[in-house]
Amino acid sequence: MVEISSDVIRGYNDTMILCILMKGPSYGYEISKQIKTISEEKYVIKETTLYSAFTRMEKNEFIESFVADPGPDGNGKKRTYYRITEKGKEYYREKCEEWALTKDVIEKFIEH
Amino acid sequence: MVEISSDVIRGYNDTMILCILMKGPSYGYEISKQIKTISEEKYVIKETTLYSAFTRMEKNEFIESFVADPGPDGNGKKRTYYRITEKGKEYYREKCEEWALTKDVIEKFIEH
DNA sequence: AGACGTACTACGACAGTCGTACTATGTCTG
DNA sequence: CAGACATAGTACGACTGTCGTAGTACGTCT
Repeated sequence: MVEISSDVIRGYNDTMILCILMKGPSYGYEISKQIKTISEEKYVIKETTLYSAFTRMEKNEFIESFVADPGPDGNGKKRTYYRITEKGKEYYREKCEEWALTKDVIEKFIEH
Repeated sequence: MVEISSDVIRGYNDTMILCILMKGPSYGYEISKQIKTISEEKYVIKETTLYSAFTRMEKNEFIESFVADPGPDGNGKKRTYYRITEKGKEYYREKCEEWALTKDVIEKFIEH
């Protein structure tokens, strides 16, 4: 079975995370499960990759963090939630535009 | 104007090079010009990226090198040509399959 | 003679990902 | 009530591919 290599997805881990945060704040563990679900189990982000993306994106002001107790339905421990900023939304939209271009370029080199 | 970031294309530089070598042996300078042309000037591979890809892929036995004089029409110096191996062709085809999968995954996270 | 195109090579820096390991609480099951 | 499993992370060092910068050297054109 064909596996997705990290070097390919590399430029889009941040975009995936931001995509999920576009729908509302979330936290690490939940985001990783969502990425798995949305990708139909085809891609699982590594924990270390995920959390280092948070650090990087918070530094870049694409996201903001806040600590909160688990929700009313919530089980588990306290979590660090992340919220996308305006700057983050803009970055996400740029990445979506870039994707269209990138896709076109790569496809010219792919055997169909 | 939207620029393609290297982190995105990263996993596909090797594939692009191999794509060109699928049509027959070629050498660095020529390959870089072809990538530019095929991508309709949208992507230009950096020299250092290109030549380090050659080293890596030769080590992995995806390509073989041989030195030759410029062709009959040829101008310029002696060149190091590269030829794709069977292993390289297989790798190229795998990458093409992987691409289909990767594209599908990423598009689930892209705003259309 | 000098500029420009061709065809590279060398080297060190950097960023993002990954492997491994560890912590710690909550919940479920026998 | 003990142990397994899920939740929710943190720490740290290694690795790989890309990039910036610089330099070499030959050929061709004006």
